[in-house]
Amino acid sequence: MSKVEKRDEIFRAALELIAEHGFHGAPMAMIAERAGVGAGTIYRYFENKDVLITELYSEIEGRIYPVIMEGYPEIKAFRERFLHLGTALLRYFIENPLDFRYLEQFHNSPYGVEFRRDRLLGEIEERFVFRELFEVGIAQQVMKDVPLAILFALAFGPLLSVARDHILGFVTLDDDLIARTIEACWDAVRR
Amino acid sequence: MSKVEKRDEIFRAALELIAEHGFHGAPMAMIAERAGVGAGTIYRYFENKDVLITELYSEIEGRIYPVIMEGYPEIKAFRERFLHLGTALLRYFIENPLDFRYLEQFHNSPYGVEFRRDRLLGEIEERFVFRELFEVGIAQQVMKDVPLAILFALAFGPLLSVARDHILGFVTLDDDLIARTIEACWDAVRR
Amino acid sequence: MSKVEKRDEIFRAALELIAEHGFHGAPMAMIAERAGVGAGTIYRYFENKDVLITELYSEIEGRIYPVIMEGYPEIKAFRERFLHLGTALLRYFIENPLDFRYLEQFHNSPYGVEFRRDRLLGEIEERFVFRELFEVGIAQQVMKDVPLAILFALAFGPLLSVARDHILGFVTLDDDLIARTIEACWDAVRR
Amino acid sequence: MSKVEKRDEIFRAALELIAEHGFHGAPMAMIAERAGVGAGTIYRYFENKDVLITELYSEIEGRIYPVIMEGYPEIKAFRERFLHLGTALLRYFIENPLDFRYLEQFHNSPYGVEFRRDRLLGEIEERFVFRELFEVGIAQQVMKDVPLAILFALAFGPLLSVARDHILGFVTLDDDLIARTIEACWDAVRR
DNA sequence: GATGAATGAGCGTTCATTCAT
DNA sequence: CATGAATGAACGCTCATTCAT
Repeated sequence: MSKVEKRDEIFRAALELIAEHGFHGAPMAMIAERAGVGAGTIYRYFENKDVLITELYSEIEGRIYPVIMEGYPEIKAFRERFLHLGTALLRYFIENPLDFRYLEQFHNSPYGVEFRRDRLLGEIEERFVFRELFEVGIAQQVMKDVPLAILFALAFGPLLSVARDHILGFVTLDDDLIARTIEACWDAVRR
Repeated sequence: MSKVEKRDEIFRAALELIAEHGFHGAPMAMIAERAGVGAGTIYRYFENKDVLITELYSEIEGRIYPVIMEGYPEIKAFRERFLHLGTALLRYFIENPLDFRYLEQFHNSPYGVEFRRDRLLGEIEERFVFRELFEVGIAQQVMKDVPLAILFALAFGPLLSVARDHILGFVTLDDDLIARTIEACWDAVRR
Repeated sequence: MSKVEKRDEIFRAALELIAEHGFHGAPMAMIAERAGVGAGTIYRYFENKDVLITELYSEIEGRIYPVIMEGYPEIKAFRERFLHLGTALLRYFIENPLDFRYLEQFHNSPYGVEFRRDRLLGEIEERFVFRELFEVGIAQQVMKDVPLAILFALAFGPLLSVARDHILGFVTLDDDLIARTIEACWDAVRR
Repeated sequence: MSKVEKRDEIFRAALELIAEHGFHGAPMAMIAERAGVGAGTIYRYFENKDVLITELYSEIEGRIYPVIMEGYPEIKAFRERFLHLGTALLRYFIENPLDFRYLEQFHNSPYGVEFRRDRLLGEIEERFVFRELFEVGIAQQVMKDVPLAILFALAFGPLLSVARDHILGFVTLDDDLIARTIEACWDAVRR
């Protein structure tokens, strides 16, 4: 196994265990076992558990961006741009339930809040795309003139909720339902 | 201290510690100390930590209901009913940030999922009010005809997001902003 | 077992293990086992291993003082005072080899140096008695006029060496040999 | 880097780390890094850490002998021989504080005792010179008639103490003070 | 009933040593 | 030969839970 592969195995094992059982349910020894490495080996790749958790978060964030951007630049109409991004994100979540669960676990933890605070004004790529779209939307008077944080909440809040419900089996999303959900989000943010 | 008072003190202590520092940051001994009781005493009121956590969740849920129902029965217009409930709920969260943080900690944890699974078909009071409102809304063709879970997500998803952002200081909600946020949620769910 | 007894048992167990096998050879679990308590129990009496080690050091220091001071105040002649203290100290060491070994382990460790640095100008009781004796000795021109640290070295250096040799079995001290050793130390410090 | 050079680099790295931070503060990986070799490489030169530590001890002992013997054979007077050796040794220690600290760390450790036990009857060069000097001294009735171990203690005990105090900064030795200290040691051992 | 001292399983982490490259 | 990544036993320490007082 190459160095990169081993790192990936550790990421995969941590992702699975944490997504399924939370940070509590994912001791380092268990992550190591599932990754097929020794317990000490993890510490050659990550300084400690906190670093592993934080880097895994960044890793997942990094995976999402290219997926939701696929085909995006070609779209010109404002509403379609919004629908594209929302749909792509929701699809990503329901197709990658572990990633989704991990992001949720992370956000709701001491790590998450610290992390958000650090990054708030700095930009991560996803946020930047949405921010730009929303700022243009407000300027063109297509979207409601409320603070960006509110627009984010109106757009992503439902999306996270339905993704969670789908993954937990409380509802089953199909293409049609996804489309109608994102359109409802559009209704929420548009003027 | 009476039996009920002691139980309440334990709840209060657990709420504060868990809301502020997560489940990790709230060992039983610390909860006991803050509640002003012995560590063993907690176990006379709650079988174990899981039970304490779960019952505290129910306790908080129970507090919310009367608050959001205040003045509700008098309202007849559908849209106003929705706005009333949404506004009351959002207000409750930002006025009771510990309760809000606790609910979030709880939902995002192994407890939360188990709990939801257990209760899904059973009804808790809040859910029941909203469910009734939404079912009527769909029947009257005032609200979008999508599964209830989706309507819940469209209505509450943004609400939780903005409450969180407000509590963490990422945005500051005033009466006007609250009203516009709930109206935007209405735009999302209405036909 | 009372609280004090338990604390003493932990001290005793730590003393034995550390004196015999060094800090390395005395894991907390082993100390606990020898003390007849659970591993976690130690932490109710001592914040952590460092604190246990440092407090045990102070404890031993505190035991020595009354022993060497027995009968001391009655002695008036300067030389006899010196011989009394030296003899009493050496006797204490060979009669309490664990204490002696522990002090040596402690002095020769990161703890020891830190501790000495902290205490250098402050006074512990033993040091104070010797310091006073030496200062008077210098003033009365009975002892060599060199820095106190040098006098301490001339007086205690050999004493520690012979105690160590005795305990390790490289030499066997009897009353006569003890007396001649302390007299030799006196020859080193006197004018 | 030649074989001998590499061995020396390992010795140097181990000496620095152990002298400064004790055995605890000198993991093999750190020694390897400071020596500029791979971690596994050390094991081609030393069977294990214990052997490295013990051989480094012998190495340092071996360095001291030629230094203290320089000019020694020309001296005939007994007292001057003692003063020469004592002064040379003390000077060596304060000029080579790492060597000194290492010897102290070593003596005060499980290694040290084992080692001494092994070597007690065998002879190392330094010991042999001193032993011969002391035996002649006793025979000629110039030195006190006590077991050799006691004489060693009287001569070296203070020397180690003052060297330690000097290195730790508790006292500052100059030529004059060194001379007076060794003369005081002479007072201790002479008849 | 209330207490809090005692427990020990389980955690995150380190490091001497090995061995495939 | 030299390497350094991999290992896993062992460490210090925490904390949910029990139980003698």
